[in-house]
Amino acid sequence: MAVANRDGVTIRDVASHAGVSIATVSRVLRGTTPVTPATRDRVLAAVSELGFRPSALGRSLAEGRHAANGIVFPDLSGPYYAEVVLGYEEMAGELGRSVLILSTHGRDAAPDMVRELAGRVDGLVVLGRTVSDDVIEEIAQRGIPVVVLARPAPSAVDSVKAENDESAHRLTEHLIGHGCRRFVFLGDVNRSPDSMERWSGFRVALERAGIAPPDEPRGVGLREEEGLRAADDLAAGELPDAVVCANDEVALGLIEGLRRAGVQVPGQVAVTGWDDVMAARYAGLTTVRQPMRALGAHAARLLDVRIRGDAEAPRHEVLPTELVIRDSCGRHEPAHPDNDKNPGRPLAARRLERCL
Amino acid sequence: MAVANRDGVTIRDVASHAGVSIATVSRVLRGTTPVTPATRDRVLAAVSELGFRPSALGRSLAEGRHAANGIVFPDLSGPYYAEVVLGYEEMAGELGRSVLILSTHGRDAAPDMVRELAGRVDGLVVLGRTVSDDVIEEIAQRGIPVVVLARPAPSAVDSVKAENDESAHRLTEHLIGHGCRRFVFLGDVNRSPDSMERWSGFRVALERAGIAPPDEPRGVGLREEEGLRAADDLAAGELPDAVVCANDEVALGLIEGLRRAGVQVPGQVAVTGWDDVMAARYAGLTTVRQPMRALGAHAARLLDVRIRGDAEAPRHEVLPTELVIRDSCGRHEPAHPDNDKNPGRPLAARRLERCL
DNA sequence: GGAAGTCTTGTAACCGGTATCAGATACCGG
DNA sequence: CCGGTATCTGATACCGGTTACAAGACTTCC
Repeated sequence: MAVANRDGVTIRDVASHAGVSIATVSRVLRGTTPVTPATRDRVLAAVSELGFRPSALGRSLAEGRHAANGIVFPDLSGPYYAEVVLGYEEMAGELGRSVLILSTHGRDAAPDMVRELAGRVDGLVVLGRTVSDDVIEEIAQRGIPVVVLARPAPSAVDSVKAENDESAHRLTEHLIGHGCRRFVFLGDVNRSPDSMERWSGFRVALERAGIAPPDEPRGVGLREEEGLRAADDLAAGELPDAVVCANDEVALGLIEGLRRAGVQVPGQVAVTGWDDVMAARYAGLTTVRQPMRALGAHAARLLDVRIRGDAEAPRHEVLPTELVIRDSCGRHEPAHPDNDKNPGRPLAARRLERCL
Repeated sequence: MAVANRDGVTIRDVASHAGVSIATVSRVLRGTTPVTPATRDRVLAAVSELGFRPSALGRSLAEGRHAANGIVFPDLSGPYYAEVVLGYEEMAGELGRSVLILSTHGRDAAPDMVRELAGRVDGLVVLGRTVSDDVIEEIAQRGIPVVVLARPAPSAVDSVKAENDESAHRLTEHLIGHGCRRFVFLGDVNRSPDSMERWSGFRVALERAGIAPPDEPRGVGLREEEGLRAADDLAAGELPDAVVCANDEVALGLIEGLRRAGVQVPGQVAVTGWDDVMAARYAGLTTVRQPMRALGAHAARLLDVRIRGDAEAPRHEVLPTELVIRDSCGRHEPAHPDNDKNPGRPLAARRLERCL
């Protein structure tokens, strides 16, 4: 039991208090080598009496490992990244590792911040568009395992991503099935590898259907404001049949912007998103569901394997996605109840059915 | 420029490579003591040649500090916690500290996980209902600065929270102004101190208005499922005029559940939430906005002050909240445009206006 | 020319653990 | 009663930095 456990209690204090050497204390605490029950008890008594907690620093230094992993994500703070990070933390925790987070916020110093982080962890997950491949390769070459998430793997590092191409096809075909022929793709495809894949999958799907795709994607961002801005442009000209957005945030902003401009969705324009964030359910947004938490968890697992050194060739995992039909694409066919098992198809959905 | 920078390069390697002592290398790198330009150059050359990066571990051990802070949050993964954590990370990053995250997931081992985390950081933020006061006091007594967020401060630790009582009054009065007289409060108030304050503020507001408040809050959780479940109970009996929910997630679930049960919101029942998460905007939910990122940022600042030792008496900050009127409370009065400056009042809102 | 002072730099003692190696002790059979 | 072996434990060299202290080189001034 103990008086107070001020800090500054070291293994040497415990040792002298128990009348043994520091080696013995270490042995008792780690259970590496058998120790006489009597000494063991003396040591344990001293430990609890002094309120001793071994310093993680000293231990890490001696063991040559941090027992911590890092995760790096961009400035964007949307629901997507948060979910990925939480999934990552959960799995890493189960594997006995702490998690250090670093958001680059698009800062110029990002590469240095990542390098610095790399020095504090046993392994690192790098998300999307945060730092260049150079930095990643440099770190990997230092011998620190790296897993990239939602971005192409530079050299010999592992990667995890969600499927984009096939779902782009399914989504596009669904819209074509609704009778849409004139399309716009909204969202800055240079900001994230995912967006780029979605855009190119979308184009190919249109071409395959004999429809000329737009020459270029529109937009300079991937956030709600982007959609809001785009709405005015669209409303000013001739409306397309459908706007495929690079992610849900853009799509939600767009829908709101169109509403303000007096354009009906999906009555006059169909709108779709990507990711299936929570708000998408409540806005009745047709989208592609991404397994965000699972992405994080898989990254944590790959990293664990590599840190333990069991791994050989780089592994690349692609997690499946799921088309989620709601109302914003124009519900001409009866709803498939399986398309939305989650609570909350809701309000918006219902209003649409009744009002349009 | 360097060949490859394999790891394992230590300060001693640099020293011998430059023909100086390790002390000199350290001096050059930290700039603590003047060094002859010639030696300085030799050292710097060796550093870049070998690709030397000082070990964070060695440095921390010698300096006696981690240059890292921790943040502990509950199992809940909702949008609220994510935003707080991101706000915290951003500020901590600016203050030159890394951030370790720990989600307790309601695990039994939580206290030990937190204690362990406390050993890896210079300071710690503890959110809501994660570990008991005992644990927090124990850590604080070890000399590790602790800031609690959205929970009462146990002893001499700093705290940050959002205002709940006054906003509960405003919200309740608003509903009374709509003509509501029979109220239900939904959400498990034992799960979070915030919920408890909201519930008690709500009760007092009703009493003050001469309306008998419900004896007890309803519900056993704080997530969407909770609201969904509650909807059936409510629909089965006599409907109240309004349901005040402890947070947005419960409110959103409830609205969806009521919709499924054929009950109109706000036509038959008014529903309100708390927090103003992103989905609330798109669902037209009347709620109380909490400055989530600011909460995290303030906690980071308080912690920084305390770590630097500049602080004296414990400080307790209460951040203001804002009532956000949307549609779910029954929009009898014309909308105040200022009540919703954010994009996305949207779809749902509009449908309501048109349909009801 | 020598004493006193300033600059640089090296030596070594930390920080708090882990783990190797060898010495001490107890136990065994002959 | 003694050598040999198993067990337990202590001394100590790490891990990779920082920094107090002291020594050496070089001025500067009388």
